[in-house]
Amino acid sequence: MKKRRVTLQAVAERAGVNRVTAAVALGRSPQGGTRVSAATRLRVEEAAHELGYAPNAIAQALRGKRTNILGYYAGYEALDAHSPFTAAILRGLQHSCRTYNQDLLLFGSFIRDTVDSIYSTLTSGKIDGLVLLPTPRSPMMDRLFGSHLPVVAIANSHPHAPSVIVDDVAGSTMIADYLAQQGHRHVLYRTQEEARASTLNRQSAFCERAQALGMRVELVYEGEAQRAMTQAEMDVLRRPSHERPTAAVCWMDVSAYRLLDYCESIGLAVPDDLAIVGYDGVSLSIRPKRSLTTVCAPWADVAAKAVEYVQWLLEGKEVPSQTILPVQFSIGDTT
Amino acid sequence: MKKRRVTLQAVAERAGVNRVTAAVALGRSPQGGTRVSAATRLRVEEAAHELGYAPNAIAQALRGKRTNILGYYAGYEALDAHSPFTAAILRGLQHSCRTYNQDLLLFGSFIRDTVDSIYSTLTSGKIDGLVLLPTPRSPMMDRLFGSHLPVVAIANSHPHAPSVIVDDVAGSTMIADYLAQQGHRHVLYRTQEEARASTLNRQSAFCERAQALGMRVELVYEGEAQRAMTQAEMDVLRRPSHERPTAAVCWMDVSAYRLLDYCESIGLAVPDDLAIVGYDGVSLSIRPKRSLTTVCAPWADVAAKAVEYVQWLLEGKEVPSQTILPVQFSIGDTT
DNA sequence: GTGAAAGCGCTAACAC
DNA sequence: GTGTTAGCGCTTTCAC
Repeated sequence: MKKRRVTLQAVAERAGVNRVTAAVALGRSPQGGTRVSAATRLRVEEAAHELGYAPNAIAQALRGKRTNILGYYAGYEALDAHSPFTAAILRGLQHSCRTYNQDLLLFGSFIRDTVDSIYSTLTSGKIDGLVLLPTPRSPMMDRLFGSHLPVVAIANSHPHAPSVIVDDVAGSTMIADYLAQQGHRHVLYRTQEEARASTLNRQSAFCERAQALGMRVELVYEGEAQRAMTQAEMDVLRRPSHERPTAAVCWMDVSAYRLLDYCESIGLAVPDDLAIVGYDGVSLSIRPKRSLTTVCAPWADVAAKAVEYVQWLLEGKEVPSQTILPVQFSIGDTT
Repeated sequence: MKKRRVTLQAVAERAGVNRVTAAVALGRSPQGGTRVSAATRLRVEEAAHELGYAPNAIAQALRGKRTNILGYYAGYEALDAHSPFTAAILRGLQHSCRTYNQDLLLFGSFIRDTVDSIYSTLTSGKIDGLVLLPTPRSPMMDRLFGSHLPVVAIANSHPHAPSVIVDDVAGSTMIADYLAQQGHRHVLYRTQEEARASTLNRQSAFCERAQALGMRVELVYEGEAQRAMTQAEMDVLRRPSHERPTAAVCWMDVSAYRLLDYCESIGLAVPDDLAIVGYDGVSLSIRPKRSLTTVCAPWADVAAKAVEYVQWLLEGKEVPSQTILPVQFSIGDTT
């Protein structure tokens, strides 16, 4: 059952020629057209076909220094495809990889491993380049950016690597403007405790603009176990109506949808009692109950661009150190 | 900026020893403990650490015939992480890959490529084994199963490869039993035009049981553009109530949710006017409007098992030709 | 305890 | 037009 791999040598023998003649005949190597005679080429091609020859990518890689595999590493977090953000990123990666004829290697979470072993894995040569979702305060990042491996960061800007991000500031500003215009004066901002760069950007840009517009902003942190509301959040939402914020802005859509569920469960009407706004504009295979007012960020494009930049780096081209993709405000029925 | 990779040779030179001594000292090779002296080992380890040495996985692979990369190929369809089915599969693959210390290479759709080129890609040696979602009537499948590459099929049984599937027959039977018991006598079965093995199994098992229980089953095919209902479907659902089926069974959850949306849009009450049942038990990051009555299939486990089997094949162990994982009936608020 | 040689499969460079 | 040589970085085997 277990057949041996068909090697170039085997093809050459069957065609009665030397290995390299076979290699050239099969189209690799510069001289291409001129070197082998039509007759030889035909014989070699036949032999290859009959044997079902496929060149050994590993040997090619060892020789040519390119595996044509790109990696994606999402940091310490699990790479959870159930997250619509991740799904969008994967879509963009795949699409762009196809364009550039690269395969895509997914590094999961190495939660149990040491920085050293992760570093070794990433730089072991299996991949030509890496697209990376930076985690806050990880020593990995800095080591990686000092390595030989071309790395492009997405979603969160990183000082040492070309980064492709979305316009967090513009998005948050749009939200603040919109809410002010709708007459909101008191807003809840729902964010993460251990925030990354982009989360912080969204938050501070929002607060700044909101305050400039004379709105009162209350900050609240999402629970660790993301399913549940924290006590602090619940307390805010259960205040008597005149002390309650009239709108809630969430750092991302999934968080907003959870808030939506909670409001429903305690009988708080959205948007009448509380308007809700998200961030991301994630697309879902199954239509959610409510269509969220949100900022649509082109995550797939971000990922695709990152792949493109990795290619550029591999070709030795210059790459902008920060690329900011525009976002779009989208009004749903939650405001 | 572009540093050269650190090679074993470099480490050896810095430690003042031979390449192989360095290799052995760094823990590879059988003799391990006995061969090198403690002093040498220390020097080598230091050198390796200082240089940031990471062994070249490609060279190791070429030598040892194992890349420690496993592939996933979803056939001609786009590998769409937005689909909850795919998300579950990816989760299982990743989890199991981690257990076995394998990396995961995702092959996207090769929609434009020829069978030959796909085959070459898959068998190029980048991966040690493949987990595959078989497509109906694809010549690829048969070629692959004749190759040197260990392949395990998931979700749809394939005659030439070990397959890990879920119990489509039991699930469909449960649905039929449940509906009969709830008093339904006339049921709509919503399936795909170009169905794969598992879809057909679900369908025929359901029809068989339903008819044995005296229910009338009408078959209807989902539109190609999966967003829209076909005319035939709409006609059925718009009949006067006494001619209309009282329940609809969909080949998968996503399809059921779409039907749910449609019913809502034409004012058909679920479950009062029409009960709806799905299949898969997909989990979503955002809670859908309704909780669907469905059959929960352990897709992540299927994927994980498939990875395990690929490992077995690589070790030369026997693998069962068909493994059927049990499903569970789950009652929601749509029936 | 250490080094030297061979070879995995491939291709660039140089003979003939 | 074709063959030979060399070497990518590693590890197994055998000699010292």
